[in-house]
Amino acid sequence: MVQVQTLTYNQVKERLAEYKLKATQQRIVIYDALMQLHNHPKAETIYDFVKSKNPSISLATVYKTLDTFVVANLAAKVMSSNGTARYDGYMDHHSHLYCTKTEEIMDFEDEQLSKLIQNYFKNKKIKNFKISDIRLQINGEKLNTKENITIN
Amino acid sequence: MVQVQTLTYNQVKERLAEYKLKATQQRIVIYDALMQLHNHPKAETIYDFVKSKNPSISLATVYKTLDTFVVANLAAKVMSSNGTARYDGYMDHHSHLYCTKTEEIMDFEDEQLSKLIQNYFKNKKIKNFKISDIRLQINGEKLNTKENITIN
DNA sequence: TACTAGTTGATAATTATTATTATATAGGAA
DNA sequence: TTCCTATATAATAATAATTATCAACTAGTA
Repeated sequence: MVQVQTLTYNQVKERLAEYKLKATQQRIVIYDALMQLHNHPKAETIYDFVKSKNPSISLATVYKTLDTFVVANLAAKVMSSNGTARYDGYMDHHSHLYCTKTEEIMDFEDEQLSKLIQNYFKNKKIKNFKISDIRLQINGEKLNTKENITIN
Repeated sequence: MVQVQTLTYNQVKERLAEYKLKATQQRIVIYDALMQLHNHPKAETIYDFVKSKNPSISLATVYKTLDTFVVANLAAKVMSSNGTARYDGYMDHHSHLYCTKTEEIMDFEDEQLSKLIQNYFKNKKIKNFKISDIRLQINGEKLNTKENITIN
């Protein structure tokens, strides 16, 4: 199960400062949105979400801010198969389940499996390539689209 | 190492017939391009490539044909992190190395690792989700961008 | 409190992809 | 072989997602 901690205004500010980012109202609101929406929202979804808190925010700002977060490693960008970018503020190493029926992207993490794979690549050397990150993309279909998925 | 067989005109025709697809000049030329370009080309790259053989072909036809191939399982669509679709005519199960520096996508297959992962998911049941396909996305950077990558 | 580099809002521009539609063609029937 | 019809294609318009531009604003600092 994924635990998402909610940060206070000041905690977000500190977090941004750590990454040498000015703590603008927009960034705080967007970061907060990322913490609250754990369904891998696309830029426009975040835009709609933050407008309630900052009605004058611009969609371009949302894009730019998300990009800034990705560069600073505060968020990750996941490409969905239809070509739109989805964002993820949950930065612990994890993989994704992708449902081709509903287009949902769900987090999947499994310590044991990660270890297994990491171990594997300790022996299997790839020359001239420095691995930064290994992710599983598990494609499939929800059987009942109304129901949730439960793991093990 | 990835082995790509080159098919004759008639072999491609047969292949298309198998999938109930009319063997049009355009489809044959595009399928051939996919067999020849194993660097996961995007639609426009394929378009440029096939124009020498069929100068009047339209970019829209390339897109439509690639989509047809994907539906028919003659090709796969891979999303690159910048949001453009890349196509792959090599359909054996395999994963990808993605170089964030050069944007190259390289095939990676490893029987042993696949077995490992498949096995893992035999025990680890995911309820309400039917896995169709598990892929690794191995991100990293080429150390020397001019040199190739060699595995093991 | 005032300055300045960096950020934002509004919107134009760009890029990748899909839709539209008149014309052309592959494959089967006669 | 020739004809017929369902499909496919070319050309191009339309759309969707994202990025660029730039004048106005603001956070952090002096």
